[in-house]
Amino acid sequence: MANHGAEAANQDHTPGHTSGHTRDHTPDSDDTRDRYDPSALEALWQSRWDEHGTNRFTLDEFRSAEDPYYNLMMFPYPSAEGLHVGNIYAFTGADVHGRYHRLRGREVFEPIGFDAFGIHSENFALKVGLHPMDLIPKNVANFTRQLRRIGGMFDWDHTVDTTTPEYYRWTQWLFLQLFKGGLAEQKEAPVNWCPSCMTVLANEQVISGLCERCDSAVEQRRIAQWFFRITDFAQRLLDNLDDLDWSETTKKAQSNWIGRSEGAFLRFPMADEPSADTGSGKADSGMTSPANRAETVDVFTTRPDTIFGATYMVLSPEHPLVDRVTLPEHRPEIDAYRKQASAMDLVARQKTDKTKTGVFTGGHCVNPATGERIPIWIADYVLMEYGTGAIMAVPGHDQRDFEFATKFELPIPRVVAGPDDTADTPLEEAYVGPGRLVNSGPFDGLPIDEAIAKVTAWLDEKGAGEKTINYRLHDWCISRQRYWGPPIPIIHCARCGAVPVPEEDLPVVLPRVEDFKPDDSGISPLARVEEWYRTECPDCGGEAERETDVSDTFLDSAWYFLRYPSTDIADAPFDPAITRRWLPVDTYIGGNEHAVLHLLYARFVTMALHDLGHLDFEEPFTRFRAHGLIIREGAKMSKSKGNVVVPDPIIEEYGADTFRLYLMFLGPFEEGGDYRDLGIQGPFGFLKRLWETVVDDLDPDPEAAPDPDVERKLHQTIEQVTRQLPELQYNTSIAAMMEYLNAVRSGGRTPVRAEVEPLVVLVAPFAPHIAEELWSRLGHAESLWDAAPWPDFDPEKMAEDTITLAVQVNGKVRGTVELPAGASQETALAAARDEPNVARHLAEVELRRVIHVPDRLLNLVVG
RNA sequence: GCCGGGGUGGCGAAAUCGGUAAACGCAGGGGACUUAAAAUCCCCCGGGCGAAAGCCCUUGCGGGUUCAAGUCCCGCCCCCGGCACCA
Repeated sequence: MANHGAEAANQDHTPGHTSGHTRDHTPDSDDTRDRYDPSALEALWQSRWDEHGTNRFTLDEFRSAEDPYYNLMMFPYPSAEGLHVGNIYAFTGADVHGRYHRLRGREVFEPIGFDAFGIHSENFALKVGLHPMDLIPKNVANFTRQLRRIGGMFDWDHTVDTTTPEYYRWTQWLFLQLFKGGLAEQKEAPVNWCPSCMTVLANEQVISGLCERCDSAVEQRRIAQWFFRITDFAQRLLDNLDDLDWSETTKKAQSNWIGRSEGAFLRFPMADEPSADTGSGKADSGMTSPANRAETVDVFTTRPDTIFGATYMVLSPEHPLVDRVTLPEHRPEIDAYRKQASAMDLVARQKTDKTKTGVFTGGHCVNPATGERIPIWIADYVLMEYGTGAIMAVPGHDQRDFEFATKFELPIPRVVAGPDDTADTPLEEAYVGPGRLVNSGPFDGLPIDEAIAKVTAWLDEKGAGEKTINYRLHDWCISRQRYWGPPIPIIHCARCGAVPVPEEDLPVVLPRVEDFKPDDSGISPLARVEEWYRTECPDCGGEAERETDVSDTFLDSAWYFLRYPSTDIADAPFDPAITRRWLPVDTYIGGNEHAVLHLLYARFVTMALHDLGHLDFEEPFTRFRAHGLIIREGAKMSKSKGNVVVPDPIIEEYGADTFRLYLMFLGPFEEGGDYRDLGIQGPFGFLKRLWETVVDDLDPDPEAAPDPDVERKLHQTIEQVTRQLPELQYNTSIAAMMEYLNAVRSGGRTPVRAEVEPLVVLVAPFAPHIAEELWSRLGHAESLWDAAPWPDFDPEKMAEDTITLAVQVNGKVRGTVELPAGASQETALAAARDEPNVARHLAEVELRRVIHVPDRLLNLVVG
C-alpha cells in the first residue's frame, strides 16, 4: 500500500517526536480515510514495526536483557498448502501471551522457524515430481508471508530452518556429543518397517500397528540402527515431571509413555531334557554340562508373589533362546509358528480379542520356588519389545495366561485367595483382586503387598532374581533410511569401526541427489552416491565409507529452542552467556499431539547436554500449555471432507486483528473451539465499534472525567483481564472487554478518553494493529509496544456502592432488594420484609432461620 | 479394558470458596432510520401455565449431603483424546 508520507515522517522516530502520523497514514480522500480499513492499517503497522525493529533483538540486546521472557511456540512444518487454522490458532494464542508480557514491560523474545526436513516433505516432493531442495524454500517463503500477515510478534532476524547446513551442522554436532558421551550406539534391532514409506519408524510413529503417516500395516525387520539411550534417563524424565508447570494431560501422557512398573527380574534355570526316556525328570541327572546349567530363562513380573502358581513359561516367538530350548521333534511346528508370527503385521499381532495361540517347544525350566519342571511354550501374546520377551505364566491370576492355559489344558492352580475364597475355591477366571497367598509354602496367609516383598527377598537369597523396575520406554531409534534429513556424521572404517566425523569437518552436507526415491532394500538413497560416501577414515586415513542413513526429524526439533537466541553465533550451536540469560524457555505453547514425541525428546536432549556439561539446566520448558483443537461447525476439519477453513480470504476480508480475536473468542484456549463461519461478525463488530468510539465519537475534551459507573466497570474489566490473560483464559477476557465497550457506549453516550484508552491497551494483545493505530490517534508518539502501558486497576474504584441482594424463601428466589454494599443482616432482612413478594411468602409462617451471605443473598428458612 | 478431558438454551459458550443458571457472542424475531437495500441503533429471545402479578420445571441419568448443588459425595450412561495382550 502507498503511504509514503507516513513512512517519511517516521524515519527519525524518536521518543518525544510527534510525527503527526495520526492523520496522514491514509493518502486517500478525506471521506474515506477514517473508515476502519484493516488491511491497509495492518500493512502499515507491520512495515513500521519491521523498520523500527520493534520485535527484533540485536546481539547486544540478547546479551544485556534485564527482564527476558522467552515465549516459544512449536515451529511449523512448512507444507505446500500453507498455514492452516490450527497453526494460526496456536500461534495467535502464544502471541497473545507474548504481547501481554511485552505490555507489562518484559523483554519478550518470540521466535518462529521451520521444521522442514523429514518424510512429509520428501513424500510430497516425490508426489509432485520436484526436488525438496527446490520445494522447501518456496513453502518457507509462503509460510513467512502468511506468518507476517497474522501479525505475530516474531523476531525475523532469529529464525531457523532445519534444512540449512548452518542449522543441521549443529544437529550433527549434537549427535556427536551424544555419541562421545556414550549415549548413541549402533545395534541391530527389530524395527518397525513401513512398506509404503519404505523406512523404519519409531515406536511412537506406529499407531496401533499402522504407520501414523500413511496407515499402512507396519512390518518387522532387523536392521543395524543408531539409537539414543533415552532409557538411561527414564527415571529422571519421570521424576522431573512432578516439578514442571505443564498441562496435566501432557504430563500424564509422558508418564504413561515412560511406563514405569515395579516388579522383579526372575531367573528360571533351564531343566535338561531326559534324552529319549531316562525318565528321571530330575534337574541334575548328570546329563547337564556346567555351561548348560548356568542357562536361565529370564522374566520380568510385577507379581513375584504368584510364582508358586507359575506352571509354564512363555517366550516370545522372536526370543533368542527359542532355538536353544526347542527339542528336535518340536522343531517343525515351532519353525512354522515363528514364521507365521513374523509374517503377521503388527495390527493382527496386537489384536487383543483374538484367541490365544502358541506352540510347545519341548523344553522345560525349573520353577525356583516349587522346584517343579515346567514346560516352555512360545506364543505371540508375549512381546519381544517389553521386559525380557519372556514371561512366567501364572494362569490363576493373569487373564491372558488363564485363557492360554485353558485352551492348551495346562494346570491352573490358585495361589491367591480373595476374602471369600479358600485355597481350593475353583477359578472361573483369573483372580486379580486383593487377597492372601495360598498353596505357596512358607508364604501362605500373607497379603499380596507383603508377599511381593518377602517372596522377592527369598528368591534373591536363592540367587533366583531380584527386585527391579521396568520401563515401557524404548531407546530412541534415530536412523532413517531416507534422503531428506541430516546425514548421520559417522564414518565406517574397516579397521577403526564407527568413527565420528571430526567436529571441524561439520557439516556433513547433504548432497543434491536427483534420484532420492527410497526403495525396498532398507538402504538409504545416499548409498547410491559413491562419490559422496567414499571417504577416508579420520583416524587411520584408510579407505572408509560414510554412514548413509540420515537422522530422524525429531532430532532437528529436539534442540531448536536452544538455537533461536544464538542464530547470530556462527561458531557454536548456542552461546553460553545468552543461553544462561534466556533459557530455560519461560512458556512453551503447542499441541498435545507432541506430548510424548517431541516434548520427551527435547527433554532428553536437554538433560543429556546438561550432563555433558553444555547446559546448566536440565529441563528445557519451565511452563508448557497444550492448546485445544479447532473444529468447524461441530465436525473435525479435514482435507478429504473439504471443510477446512482457509485463512487467507478471511484475513483479507476482515483483517488479521478480527481473525485473531475471533479465534481466541471461540472457546477456552486450552480446550479448543468450534469455528462457525458467521461467528466472526461478533468480534469484527466489536473492533469496528471500538474504532468508531475512538476515531469518530470521542469527547473532544481529552481531560473529560469518566462517568463513575463506567469507571467502576473499567476497573473491574482491567482486573479480570489482568488476572485471566496470563492464564490463557482468552475467551472470557474478550467477553469482559465486549461487555465493557457496551457499557461505554450504552444509550449512545459520548465516550471520554479516560474510559477508552485503557481498553485500547487491553485489546492490544489480541488485535495489535488496530490498538497501535488507535493508540497513535490518541496522540502517543511512542509505539504502544515500547511504551508498555498496561493499565492498573484500583480495588477501591472497582467496588460497587449499591448491590442487588437476592432474597430466597426456603431456597427459592422470591425477589431482590437494592442495598448499600456491606449492609448488615438486620438492614437486609428489613428490606426483604418490605419486598411485597417476599412478604407474601413470609405471611402466616414462622421464620426459623436466616442465612445471610453479605452482598450476595439472604435465604429465609420458614416452616 | 485403563488413563485424561467433557456433557449447561436453536448454536459457540459463561458461572471465585456451594450462594439470583445461561454473562459475552452467533443465529432468529420485532422496531427505528432508508424510496429501497446494506450498514447502524433499540427491544425480545431455555421450557410450561397465566390477562397479569406470579407460579412450576430446567445444567446427561439415578440417588445422597446441605438452608442452598451446574459446582461436593456415591452409582450409572454417552461423547472426545491418549494408551492398550506392557507380564
